[in-house]
Amino acid sequence: MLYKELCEIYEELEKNPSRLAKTTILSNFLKKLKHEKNKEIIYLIQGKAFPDYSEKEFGISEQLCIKALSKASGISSKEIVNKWRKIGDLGKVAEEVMTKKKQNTLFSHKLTTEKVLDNLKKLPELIGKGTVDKKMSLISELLTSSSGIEAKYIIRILLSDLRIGVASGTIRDAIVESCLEKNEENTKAVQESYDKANDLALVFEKACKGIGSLNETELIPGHPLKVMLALKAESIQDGFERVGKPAVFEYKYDGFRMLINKDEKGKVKIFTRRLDEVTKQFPDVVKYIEENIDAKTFILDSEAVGYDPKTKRYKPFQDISQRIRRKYDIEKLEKELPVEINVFDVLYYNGKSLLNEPFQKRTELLRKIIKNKKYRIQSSHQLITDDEKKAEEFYKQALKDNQEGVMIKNLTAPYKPGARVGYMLKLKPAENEFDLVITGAEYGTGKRAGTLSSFTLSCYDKANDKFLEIGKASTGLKEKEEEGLSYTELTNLLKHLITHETGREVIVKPKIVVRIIYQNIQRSPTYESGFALRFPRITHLRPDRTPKDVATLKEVIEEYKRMELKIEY
DNA sequence: CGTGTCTGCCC
DNA sequence: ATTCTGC
DNA sequence: GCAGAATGGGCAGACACG
Repeated sequence: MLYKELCEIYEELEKNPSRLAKTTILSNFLKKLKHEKNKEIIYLIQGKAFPDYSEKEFGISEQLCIKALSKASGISSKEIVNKWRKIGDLGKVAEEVMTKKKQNTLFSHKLTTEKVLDNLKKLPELIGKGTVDKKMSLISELLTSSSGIEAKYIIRILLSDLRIGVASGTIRDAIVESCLEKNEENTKAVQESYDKANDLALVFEKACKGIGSLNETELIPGHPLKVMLALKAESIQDGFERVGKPAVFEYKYDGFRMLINKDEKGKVKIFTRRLDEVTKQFPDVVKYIEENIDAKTFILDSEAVGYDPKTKRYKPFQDISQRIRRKYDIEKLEKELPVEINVFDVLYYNGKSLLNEPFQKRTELLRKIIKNKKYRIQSSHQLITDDEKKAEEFYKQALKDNQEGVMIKNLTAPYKPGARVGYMLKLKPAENEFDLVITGAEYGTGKRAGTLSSFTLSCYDKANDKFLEIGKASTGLKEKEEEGLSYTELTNLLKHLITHETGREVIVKPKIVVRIIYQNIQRSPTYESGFALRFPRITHLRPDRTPKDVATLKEVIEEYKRMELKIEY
């Protein structure tokens, strides 16, 4: 297939905001793709070159794309970045500069999707010295044989950011529309096949053959599975209202997700939320599993949480994050930063999928098959109740134990891989807040192109009469001006305060004060104040406050200490 | 061989 | 992670 | 209510470069 044909589909999809329209466009394309041998083209619709379960990486992102574009077009990197600031999309920058370039050279238009896939697939294979140069040549080869539009999407795929408003949900609907009759049963069949396979090319092939083939897709222990995600609850009461009574309450641990598998051969495999395998990083966990769970095959969902080996106090996420991508000194880390596995679900057990079993059954089974060993592996702390007071107490205890809050679950719900569902809620305590002054900003990309979109925040160091950076915030502002403090409004306020511009970043005079809410304060190696905020959000302007009225460094430090000690006021 | 930059992925 | 928005 | 997009801190590892 000519790459040009695919790009025309991308353009159509980008132009049409309606999901129904997108589905129709895509399904028409898929009808053509049915006759193509290479179904991998569907990965290109996802903005990738590999199925979801693949751990392959391009190793290319913004900076190398800028470099590649500069090389292919003959325009300086600085100029490319300037255009990027204005246009907010490196893909569109590529379109512009390559179109200009093309006007000056003769070129024949024969780039195929196969060639694009081919070069993309070579990127993850390159390792060692000279890698970057080799990658540059592979990209340049594609860019120089591209039209403007083709260049645009080559770059966007390299950035894994297609911006055509299409993700797996829309592709799922398009697969149904192109291969089967459009109804709930078929949509469910495609979704469930995808949940188990994590490979849309494979699902598409099966869908072409019919619903029977889709339903044959098996859940296989040892193959990664997407995890189910939670929505937010506002309170215990809200939780009860939404999941019903009685409800299941469990600790929400401040660690990271682990999908633990034991396959047919008895081999334990551990996957993260994004389907990366981390078995090698956690030999301790493998041991705990082998010693404390007696079953032939299974898939468990769990949270690994770190603790201090001496004091046995739970540690914040930041500390154990060292272990996740570790390749060296694993044994040392195993001793210094042990993890406790808190298992909260079982999705497969001794040859059978439990995805459609009610949660009550799964959690009961779970408690039978795990030998609880504190500081190693255990089923997660749980309370099943219809009593709001008891639930409140449980929640408070979770916070006292240094955890983030609680999960609230419905007893009858199935397990939906990859979905964010209303029968599994998370509840965290009210947010902390600071007033901070904006001392810098960055121009946005995509739908935020042309406006400032990320804002550098500073506190005030009274002793030295200086403003010190403590992080950046972006989310919380409105897209539309009528709705409240918007990106446009804040940009207009900051525009005449700009003192320097480099690339997409600007420095502004400390003038505008905003209210920030955040979950936690952490020590920061990045920011000059030495601290950073975890999950910061902007809520509103504080026009009544002058820059020197913002949170002081001293207050930040006090707050940090207070949080560490969990003092309640 | 040490350092800085970049990427990808945890939250 | 959080948040906002279009459908 | 779902799906999608745009953004936060910080970690390890890989590579380039001096």
